[in-house]
Amino acid sequence: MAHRQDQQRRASIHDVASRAGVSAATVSKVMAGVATVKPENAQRVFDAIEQLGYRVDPLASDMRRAKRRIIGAIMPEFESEFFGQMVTQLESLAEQRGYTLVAASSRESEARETEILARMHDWRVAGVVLAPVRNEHGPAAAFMKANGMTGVLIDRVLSDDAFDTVSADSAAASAEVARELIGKGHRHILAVGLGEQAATVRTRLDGFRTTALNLAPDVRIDVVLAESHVEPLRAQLRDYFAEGERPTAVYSLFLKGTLVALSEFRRRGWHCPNDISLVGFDDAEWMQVTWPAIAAVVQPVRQIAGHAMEALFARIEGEEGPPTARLEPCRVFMRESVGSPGNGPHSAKPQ
Amino acid sequence: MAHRQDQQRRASIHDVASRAGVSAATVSKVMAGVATVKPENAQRVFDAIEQLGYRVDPLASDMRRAKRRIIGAIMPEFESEFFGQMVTQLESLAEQRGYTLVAASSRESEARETEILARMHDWRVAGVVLAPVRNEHGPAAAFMKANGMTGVLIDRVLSDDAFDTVSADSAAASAEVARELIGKGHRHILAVGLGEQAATVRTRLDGFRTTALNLAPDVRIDVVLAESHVEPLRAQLRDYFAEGERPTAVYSLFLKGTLVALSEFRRRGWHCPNDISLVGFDDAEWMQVTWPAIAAVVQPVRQIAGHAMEALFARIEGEEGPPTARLEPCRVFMRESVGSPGNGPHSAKPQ
DNA sequence: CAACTGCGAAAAATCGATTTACTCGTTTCT
DNA sequence: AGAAACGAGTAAATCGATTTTTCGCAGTTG
Repeated sequence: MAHRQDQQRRASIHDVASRAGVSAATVSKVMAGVATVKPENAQRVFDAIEQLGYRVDPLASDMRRAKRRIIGAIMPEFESEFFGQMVTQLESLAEQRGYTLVAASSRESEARETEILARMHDWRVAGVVLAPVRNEHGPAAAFMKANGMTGVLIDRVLSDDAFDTVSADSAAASAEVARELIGKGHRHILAVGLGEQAATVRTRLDGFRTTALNLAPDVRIDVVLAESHVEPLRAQLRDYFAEGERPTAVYSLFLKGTLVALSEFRRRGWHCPNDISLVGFDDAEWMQVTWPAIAAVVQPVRQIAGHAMEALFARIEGEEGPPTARLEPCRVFMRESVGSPGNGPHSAKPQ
Repeated sequence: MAHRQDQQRRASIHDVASRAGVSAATVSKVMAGVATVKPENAQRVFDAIEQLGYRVDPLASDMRRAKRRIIGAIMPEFESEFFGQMVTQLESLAEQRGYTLVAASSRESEARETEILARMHDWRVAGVVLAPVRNEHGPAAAFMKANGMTGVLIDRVLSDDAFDTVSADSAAASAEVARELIGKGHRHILAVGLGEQAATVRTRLDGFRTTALNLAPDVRIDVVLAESHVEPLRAQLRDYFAEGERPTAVYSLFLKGTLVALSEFRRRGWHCPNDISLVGFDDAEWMQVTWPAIAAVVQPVRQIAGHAMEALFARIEGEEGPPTARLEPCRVFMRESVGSPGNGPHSAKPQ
């Protein structure tokens, strides 16, 4: 057997056992911290582990248990700051509990979402954090239900009869945006959004509309909602402005809408906030840096991730009871992109 | 055994075998497409699989092989578009080959990088795609080398004597930026960067400087390089401008530098491109949307991911030979943030 | 008719860790 | 003293799939 040096196999528990002169079972017990091991033997095991650089193989370790120490995370995309931060947080929290996070992007497709879920089910993950493409009533949640999977739904959801949900309190945040805009004197406001994400977009719109109409019954609120993709939304927005509509403020119900709105303003040579005001749901680093700084609703990523994992691990550990629906409060940053209509140049208030 | 209905265990290969009236080995062969199975038996196996909804457990399947069908990916962060796209691509490519991608963020820490790597080694991953925090000479690459791991290094690397590398051709892109700026008449240019990422930042700087000096020997190139973190860079930049320096253009050698530069401009009331021009390495969606649109070097994410995975799988399949060092060409988008010096109305007013 | 060839499939070993069941001594209790 | 309890440890079963080995049987060949 001269081929031992090239492909150095990693030490297994048996290698440790034979070097320490005990059985594999004893090694396992030592590592688990079981008390009924002679200190002398324990020391020899520790020495052997040290010398061989032994580490438990998580794959083999997970073989025997029904729920493996793996958490699956499915996000609609990885490209935005929000989901990037979310994955970072989830990974960190999973790691803290000795779990491995396997993250996958559904790329905004419900079909892919279910495929990924099926693959995670094959892996017998202990639980799944799912940020559905559309809402809690999609095929993915149904799949999880049908297969008795443990999971938590986040972000584009309100509440569910089978799974705990955690999301940002869009309604409250939208109400605050409405208060700000109405307070600044806006009476013609355009809301922009994507229809497919029904749950959240509708909530945001309702929260906004209700509060706005309550404060100023004469306010006019236009809505441009596209089916599912960004480009149609851009086209609709272009048409809307082409018809001569001139709202004094735009409230974008999601991040890409803010980008689309900005680029449409630019195409028409409008400047914020002199020509039109802009607030967007979802914050991004660049928004504080551009001229003008863009006002935005900041979602509490850490809180959402934290409570999602908390709920998930509680279920994994067998907690019973009806599913909970958490709403985490957002913060609204009114930056320079919001001014008063017809006021001309105005100076931003520092945040 | 009345407790069977609540915790429905998934069907194993033995369940399929007994239902089909054959042995587990035969089921395995049928699934592997081995020819030496009687068609009649094969059909019964297929039927049993269908009826039980059987799917192979990838964990158990991987147990026996030395290299598991898992690829590890370690990125410095997930929050930026670049790495977000990278992870999405890598995941997609891994999935295409029947591998599972496990991604983790080193959060710009070399210590964490090595920890994650050790954990991936425990998982006996078939290969690792590592985007090092600093460069190819860090502890993570050393760990991979010492443990005989298979891997590819990407992004902040040039070349390595043990691993294949794939990164953007920073030098060529920087040269093009230099040509553009010199061509527009700039003769006092500030380059901004972070020092720790030595490999790429140095390359970018050298490529830029060499070409600029070649085209215009009288050009003055200042450099503001911070140790490792963004905030010190911001402070240094502030000091630089506070001393009265007024370059006509800034070339940021990495994304966050672009943001820092923009926010410093804003603090001082300078506008692009009238007061100062700006080009950044690394593109982002928002850069096309702001006033002005920010000129940027776009890295070929798909190409980098594609060639990284290609190289990685070649090595996994046993390909020998010296490590390769690939450079993928970038594209430079000269947007509105770049103009000619002294051309526009200097609207600089202290805020 | 015994020995040989091949095919198809089953039995058994393997991967690495954990857990159950069981075996010795030794101590404690009645 | 004899029985029960306990301490320390090991062999073996288990998880689910794969791979190697073995086996039975049918058809050939010498």
